[in-house]
Amino acid sequence: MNPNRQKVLDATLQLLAQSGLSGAGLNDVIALSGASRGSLYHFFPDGKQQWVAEALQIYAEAFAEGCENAISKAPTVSQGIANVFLFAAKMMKARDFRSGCPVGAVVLDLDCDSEPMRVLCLSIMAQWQHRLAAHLTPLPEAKALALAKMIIACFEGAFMLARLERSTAPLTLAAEQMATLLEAQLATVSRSH
Amino acid sequence: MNPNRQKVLDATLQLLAQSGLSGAGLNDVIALSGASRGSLYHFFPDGKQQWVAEALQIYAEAFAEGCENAISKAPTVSQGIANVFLFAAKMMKARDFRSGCPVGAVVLDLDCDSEPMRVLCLSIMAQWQHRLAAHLTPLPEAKALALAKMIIACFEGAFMLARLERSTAPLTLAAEQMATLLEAQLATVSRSH
DNA sequence: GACAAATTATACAGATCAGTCTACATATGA
DNA sequence: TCATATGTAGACTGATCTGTATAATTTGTC
Repeated sequence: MNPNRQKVLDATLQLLAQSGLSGAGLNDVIALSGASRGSLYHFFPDGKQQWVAEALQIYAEAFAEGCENAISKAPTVSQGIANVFLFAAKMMKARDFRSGCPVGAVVLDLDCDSEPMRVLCLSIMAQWQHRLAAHLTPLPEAKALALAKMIIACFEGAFMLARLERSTAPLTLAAEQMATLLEAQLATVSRSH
Repeated sequence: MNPNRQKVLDATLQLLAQSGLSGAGLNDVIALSGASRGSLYHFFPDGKQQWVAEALQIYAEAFAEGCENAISKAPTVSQGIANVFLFAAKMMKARDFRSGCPVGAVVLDLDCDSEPMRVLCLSIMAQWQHRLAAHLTPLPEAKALALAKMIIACFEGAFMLARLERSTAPLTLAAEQMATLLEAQLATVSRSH
């Protein structure tokens, strides 16, 4: 990919994570990426919508892969999911508590008239949910999906609080509690076998 | 309070919940509240910061009271907290899934240079956390605070997902899971007595 | 009614927004 | 060498943003 195009997407992602949809504006992206207006609109003729959407999709895929990596490396599923939270905590600290989840940031900045963006975020979250649920195989599918949704909700909320408090506590606490909850839920199933 | 001042705060709250910090701008507030520019800056000479901050504080207090109400009316604490989630689900549906938590919306829209707003949101969340923890009295204080933080994180995340999905599912699922988790945690304590 | 204070209306300023346009540079390939 | 496609630069437009200034209007008080 053209280096300028890549730089634009990187910059967009960073800006989204730091200050939401309104922070990933034309001028901000230009300033951070170093690309010019002409270059931006050459690669992203549909404007802000387009560069934001592409950046989110890249992040969504990277994050999902990171999760699956963490889960498959851990001895148990619940430990793996706790590790996802702990990994997020480490990232957060490394970036000085300045950046959160870009998808969450966009979701809460959505107004009524940007339906395509809402649909994109919805599909990203749904994909995360399904990929997570696939690792909760001992549970019946409906239960697995419900738990996966809960995990994502908890993750987004904890991420938000961590950035607000400038502390890893919300994420590490959530890691513990989610592991406890998951173990309990998985135990009820294995007991019924 | 002057009726126009009140209308401005109401409008601000609605706009924040619907489309975040960037949605509660000068023109939006004027249009929705019916107040004029002159009126706005008469009552809120410090501008956007001021009307947003005051609106958030009003919401914060109302929400905290609502929670305590729900908890004190329920037979058990965990049921009470589940009821908070379920009440949020009902509100969400009543408003056609168009509005979320105004505090959360502001938090994720924060950029680095608006430190006073961050501090305000931080103090609101901290107050919620302490008032929630006060109802988890069987637990040691540190544990109660940790659980309260987790509950808030989960709540904010579920609220966000519910608005995104236009469904009450994230909130109702979270209600169930949080109740389960709380009962388990409270049980471990009462057992050790 | 007369006067002062509180409130409201609106024109305006300067900054910034997303996005367009045209001119220019650079690479590719015949 | 020339032609064409690809990419870059930055001035420019019009809309919208927050906030100011001033004047008109209402309201309360004597």
